[in-house]
Amino acid sequence: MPNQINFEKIAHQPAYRVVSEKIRNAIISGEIKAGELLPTETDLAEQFGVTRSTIREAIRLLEHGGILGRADRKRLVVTLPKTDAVGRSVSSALLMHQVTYEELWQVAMGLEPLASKLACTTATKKDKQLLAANLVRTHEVMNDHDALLDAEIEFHDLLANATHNSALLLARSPLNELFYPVAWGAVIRALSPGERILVAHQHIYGAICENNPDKAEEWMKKHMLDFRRGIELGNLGFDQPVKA
Amino acid sequence: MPNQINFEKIAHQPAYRVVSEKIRNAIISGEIKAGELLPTETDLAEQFGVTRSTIREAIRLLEHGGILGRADRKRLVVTLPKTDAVGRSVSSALLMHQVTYEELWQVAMGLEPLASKLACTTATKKDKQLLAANLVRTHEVMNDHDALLDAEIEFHDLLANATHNSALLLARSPLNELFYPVAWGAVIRALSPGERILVAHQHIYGAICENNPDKAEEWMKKHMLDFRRGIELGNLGFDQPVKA
DNA sequence: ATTGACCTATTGTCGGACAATATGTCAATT
DNA sequence: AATTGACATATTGTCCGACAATAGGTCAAT
Repeated sequence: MPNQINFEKIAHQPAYRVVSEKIRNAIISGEIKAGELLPTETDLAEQFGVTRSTIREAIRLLEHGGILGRADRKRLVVTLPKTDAVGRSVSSALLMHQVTYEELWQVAMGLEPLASKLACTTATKKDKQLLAANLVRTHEVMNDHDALLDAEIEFHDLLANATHNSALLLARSPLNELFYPVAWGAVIRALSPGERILVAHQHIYGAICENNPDKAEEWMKKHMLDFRRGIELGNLGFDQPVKA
Repeated sequence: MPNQINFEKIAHQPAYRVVSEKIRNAIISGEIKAGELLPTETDLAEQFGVTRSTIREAIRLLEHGGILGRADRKRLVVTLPKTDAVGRSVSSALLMHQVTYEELWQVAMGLEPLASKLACTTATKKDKQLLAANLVRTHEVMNDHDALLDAEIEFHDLLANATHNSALLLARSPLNELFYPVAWGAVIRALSPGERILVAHQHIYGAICENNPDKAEEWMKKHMLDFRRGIELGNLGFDQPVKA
């Protein structure tokens, strides 16, 4: 049947979503600034002309994105979302899509050397101090698999933070959520590559202190290639879905 | 006052969060598979031994992450989260952090050439067809700013999809949410670079069809550099926060 | 094969209720 | 002065019960 008139389907958003959007807009437009308290649920309910239950559902919607947090465990407060606030959503999504080690590694190869390079010009003294402290700790726990993994994750996190690029931090969240904790964890348990990890980190740190972006980038690439070889040597199934 | 005994603060998660976690676990562990219907709210309330209101709040928490969707506008269904499901959270976070054009561009330089390269070996016939169709459309709307922007966004999206790498798709979401729609949109309105865009896209598409990863990567880098120059030429403030 | 009438299940929204807990105030104690 | 205790208040977390709107199914009528 050609030549029919087509009406666009009407939207009708439920009230809790409308309210949620309104609050979200008020927040990102700066009308309510980060750190300020949100009105109480009863107040909001009055202002919007809906019940408290509806308000609460709207709030839950935002809470998950990290732009609302709890000040003192009671009142809600507007917060600058930490980069790992979207973490849960991201990891759920990736796990359900059966992301493979290889896919995560590809992203890591795209972002981590970049982070290294950028950090050379953006790292503050404080950033460098934190990295230095991390190196010391890494050296100390070299043979404790769990602690070593923690230190490894922290190093890459500190490095990314040193770029002071929030877009990069967000893009990196799949790495923080799955690549390091799960994939790299498997390598560490299989191969105990503490020595190689520390050497790579030291060179990267050194390059940052010397303000040598190319060197920082190169050593991070080597570091990532090490990981890949680890997966292969350990026979861990580079093309297998990451689980847990 | 030294030497005090320090107890760790007790956790006490509210019920709606506990429920939300339980459902989430059931989903990512595969106990409930994507596409299946969730029990009705009343059923869930009975099973968990809480009220419907609590169940609803728990559901809202998950709904935002995209792992729950509406089948037919009534019943809830477990869904494979699309990569843009986290989009709202991501863009809120970036806007609140006052992300700059430059920061977004840096991420784009890290990910888009990578996507081009990868797509060469992973793109299916279907992917290539879609890209080809996009090129035709781009040619047609070359002088319509809005339509051109849409086509540009679609091209990069199709390209990323052609990698079939879900981690990359997620990492790219800041680009989809802000870099292209806002930043690139400004360039297009200022400079009308339709011709340059089309040429770059054509070369990238050609490289993919020839299965030439290096060429694909190089042309995407050129494409991104073009964008940077566009921002500078248009005097749009490369280091300014992206707004709206 | 479409339309219409009807019933049912389920969600969206409402309103009110109460317990637990932070917060604030003020007096009493040391 | 600083801590403690008693008390009132505000706010959240959770419960209960209710009802309108609507998507889905069934079945008869056209």
